[in-house]
Amino acid sequence: MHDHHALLDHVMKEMPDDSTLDNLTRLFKVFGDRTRMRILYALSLEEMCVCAISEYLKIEQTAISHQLRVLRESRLIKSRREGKTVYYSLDDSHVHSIISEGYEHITEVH
Amino acid sequence: MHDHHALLDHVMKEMPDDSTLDNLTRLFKVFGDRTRMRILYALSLEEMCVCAISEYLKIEQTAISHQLRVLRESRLIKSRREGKTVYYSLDDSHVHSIISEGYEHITEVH
DNA sequence: ATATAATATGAATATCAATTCATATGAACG
DNA sequence: CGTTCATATGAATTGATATTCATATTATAT
Repeated sequence: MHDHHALLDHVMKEMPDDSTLDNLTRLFKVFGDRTRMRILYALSLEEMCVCAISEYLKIEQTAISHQLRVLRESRLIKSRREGKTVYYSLDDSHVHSIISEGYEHITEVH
Repeated sequence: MHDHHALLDHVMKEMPDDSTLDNLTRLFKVFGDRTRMRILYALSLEEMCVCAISEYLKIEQTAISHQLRVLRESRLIKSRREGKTVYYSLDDSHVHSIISEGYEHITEVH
């Protein structure tokens, strides 16, 4: 293996700490699932209750509930209860901007 | 289950098509891995060869190579060969902006 | 109090993706 | 041309995570 002293010194100094990188990774992992991405996109258009999401995406209610918990724990969505129904909506402006940046990347012509 | 006609009509009209959503998901999945996130961050600081990345992250060369391929296929990094050595660097300005948006989210106080 | 509707949750299963292992390729050099 | 170094790749294994299944919770209505 050849030498990389100078290079690695610089990188080591500038890299964020492990916990920051892990938090970043955890966040993007949440966007990296087909079901969650669809839920997020739908909620960016309308506040929706669990069974509306389930009906629209044609995915079982319990699978949706599990994913809503993941999204809630990442503080990307929030819920409010109205009687038996629980309504979900986006809880963060970054959802829009993160998705838009991603969208720009995938639609870029090369 | 109660009724959601009007709501779902609107969501259906505005949602991007399946392939767009799948491409978005695929992209964010790439950011959602500890090893790849570290590689991307390091490459955002310096152009690096495979063995420098491997040495720095203390991860076997072959695992790094596999992940570099994933990153290349997502058009997030590019490579150039110089003799036996292959140097990698970022291939897209969106890497910076996507990571920054994520960073803002995780550092936000609630 | 019981029944029903909407949602949530724990555990088991199924699916998918990262790492490892073995080996191949490509380049420089004697 | 054989050896060494840097990197890449296919297949096997391991590890992680999404979905399903069974069931619990919460609220409303009769």
